[in-house]
Amino acid sequence: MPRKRSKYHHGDLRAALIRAADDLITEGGIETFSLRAAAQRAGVSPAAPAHHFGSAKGLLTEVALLAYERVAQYLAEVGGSADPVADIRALSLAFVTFALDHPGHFRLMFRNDLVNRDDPRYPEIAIKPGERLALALAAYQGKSGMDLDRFEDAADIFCALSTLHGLADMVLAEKAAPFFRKATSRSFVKKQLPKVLERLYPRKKRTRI
Amino acid sequence: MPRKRSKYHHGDLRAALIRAADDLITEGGIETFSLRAAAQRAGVSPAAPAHHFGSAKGLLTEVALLAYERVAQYLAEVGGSADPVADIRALSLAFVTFALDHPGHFRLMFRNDLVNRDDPRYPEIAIKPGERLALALAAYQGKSGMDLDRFEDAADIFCALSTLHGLADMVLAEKAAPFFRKATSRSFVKKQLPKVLERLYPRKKRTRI
DNA sequence: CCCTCAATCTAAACGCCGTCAAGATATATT
DNA sequence: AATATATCTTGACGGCGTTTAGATTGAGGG
Repeated sequence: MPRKRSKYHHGDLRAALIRAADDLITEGGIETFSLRAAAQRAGVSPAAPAHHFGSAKGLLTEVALLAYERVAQYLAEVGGSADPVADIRALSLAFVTFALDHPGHFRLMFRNDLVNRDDPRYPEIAIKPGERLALALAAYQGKSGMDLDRFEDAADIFCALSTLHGLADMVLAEKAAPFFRKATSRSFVKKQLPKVLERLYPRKKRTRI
Repeated sequence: MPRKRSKYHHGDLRAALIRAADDLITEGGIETFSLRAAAQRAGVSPAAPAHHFGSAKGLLTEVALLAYERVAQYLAEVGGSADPVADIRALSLAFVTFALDHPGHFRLMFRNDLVNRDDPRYPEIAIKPGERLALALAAYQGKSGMDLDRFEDAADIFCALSTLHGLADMVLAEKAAPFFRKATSRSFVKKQLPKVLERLYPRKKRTRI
């Protein structure tokens, strides 16, 4: 459809605004985004988004939901091999890599002041990365699956996910520097993080302490 | 000193503004804070803070530095026993408890857009919680200390710190609910988290996978 | 085919925000 | 006492999200 077939009807403004917001966040993080900037990029007035999304939070919720799907894509591109150890490491690395590739989106996903957590689509989309990791963790632990009703399983998954989130968030916040000599966050993820993950998920059984 | 000895001289505006900002963040998180609100609470005009802190970032940097010291206080109140296992668990619990008690400050500490990371006081203050945890982790691992020049030590500390940060951030973001049946974040930290930490830092040696 | 009507977007305004420039005032210095 | 400096106010600017009223467009029913 045409980009603008008339002054008062964009054509597909809803999708255009989501794309504009997504691009803004990609380019400069959440602090670059503003509802007016997204509207301007879509070629409409500042008040136009309100009709489609209600508020800035509504638009950012769409962007966040897309971001969760993007995480799932990152995780879908690795793992699935016959080697559970390699799988869990690769998944972990992919998770942090997503954060490094899309820092604005990664941070947005944890900004409950900017994202509507009551959106009915949220629970099933947001849980998918956790489910993917749970399967890999079960295989790593030599189990056939995880049961969230078992406290031990839930605790292990939650801890593993928290560690990955923490690693990513620490790297993005430039909090890794005191512990590793590194130039950039990217070099850390490429060079040091794989070795860290080897230590976190060792191949050989070893006593824990 | 008097709260206001004259119209144009507050007396100790700098401290009053820091306190006002700290209180605002305590009451309603970072989204409640504004430079104008802090100024109003201190009883001065919106432009007054500029002279003492340059910008909102300058004021928030002071609040963030205070928050790091508060984390250190939380960590100082536990541990130090003859039981390394109990210590590392208690420290971990204290860390997450701080996040739950001061969610606004916890989040502020990771907002590099709001805090001046180039402040000369930052490195030595921000590293202290990590150092405290490093000692406890060394004891837990049966070592006398940690050497950040050893990659294995740096990796272990960074992972442990990332896990704690991740746990806290996940809890604050209400991301623990899918994994645990719980009413509030507070009840999770009180009831389930100690058991999670027992699993994370077991007393008996066991094979890791 | 036209006419009505609902959907869509604009224009203008409101009250916030952080920040800057200029001016007023109080304290410190000489 | 006179001057200088530090401190705070006033007023303004541009940007923000959002609201209200109005203009325009596309669609469906006679």
